[in-house]
Amino acid sequence: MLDKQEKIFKALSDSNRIRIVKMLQKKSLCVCEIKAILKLATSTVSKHLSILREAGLVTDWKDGKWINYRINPEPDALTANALLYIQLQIEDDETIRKDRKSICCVDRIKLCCN
Amino acid sequence: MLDKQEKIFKALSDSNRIRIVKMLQKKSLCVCEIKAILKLATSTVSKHLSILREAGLVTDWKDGKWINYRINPEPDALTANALLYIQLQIEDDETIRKDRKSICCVDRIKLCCN
DNA sequence: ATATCATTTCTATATTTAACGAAATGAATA
DNA sequence: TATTCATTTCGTTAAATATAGAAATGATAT
Repeated sequence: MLDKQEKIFKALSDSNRIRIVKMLQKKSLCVCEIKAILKLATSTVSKHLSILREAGLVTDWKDGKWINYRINPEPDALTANALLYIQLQIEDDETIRKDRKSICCVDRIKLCCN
Repeated sequence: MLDKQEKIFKALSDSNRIRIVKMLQKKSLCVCEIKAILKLATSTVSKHLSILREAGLVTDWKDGKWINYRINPEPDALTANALLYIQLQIEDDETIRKDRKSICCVDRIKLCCN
């Protein structure tokens, strides 16, 4: 239980991962969309997402060519409370606001010319 | 704001520091008492406490020979919510329960024979 | 004033972490 | 079946972190 909580905090102790969670709380996204917003290498974003998945905060599902990431729809109690905390906090942050504008405009079809 | 939240999560992303916060939410403690419970070197405990202090989660005050650490009595909104979260979570964890029994028995005068 | 002693700071070390590019994977499609 | 292409895994590197012991600090008490 303490381990689980530690894992959740570790997952959230990186600003890029906080940004990902805040974005996913607005809209499901694929790796290439997150990559475009965070301006990180694909492999780095993939790694961040796997850390969030391991902590139980997000899940993924296949959508044609893409893998969509979303907030875990069936979190355990500990995880649910962490997600709620994140959802209520840092609402009036500049970076978070910008990210939210960005997710409206991202177009995975244009983005993914790997 | 995002930075501040990241700092708080980083501070809480170590199980020893979670244990310290959970203990301080029950009782103010000095370094040597925390050291005895966590079984870490004095300098390590001091370092953990400075990370928690930097994040705004705890404060300290002088009490004779000792420096007592306590939960920050005047946290900002972000910190207050993090502290509330911690207070409500992991209540039925074995380690946390043991720590709570330990803080009843620690005697700083017996402990501090550096 | 000096000695005592809890705590902090410094130095060092081993582990973990974030990041990237390249190679591997695996599923959809041509 | 072969190709395409988003994503993951691997290998590497640089930076951050947890830990401890030794030295420094600073306040209390003798």
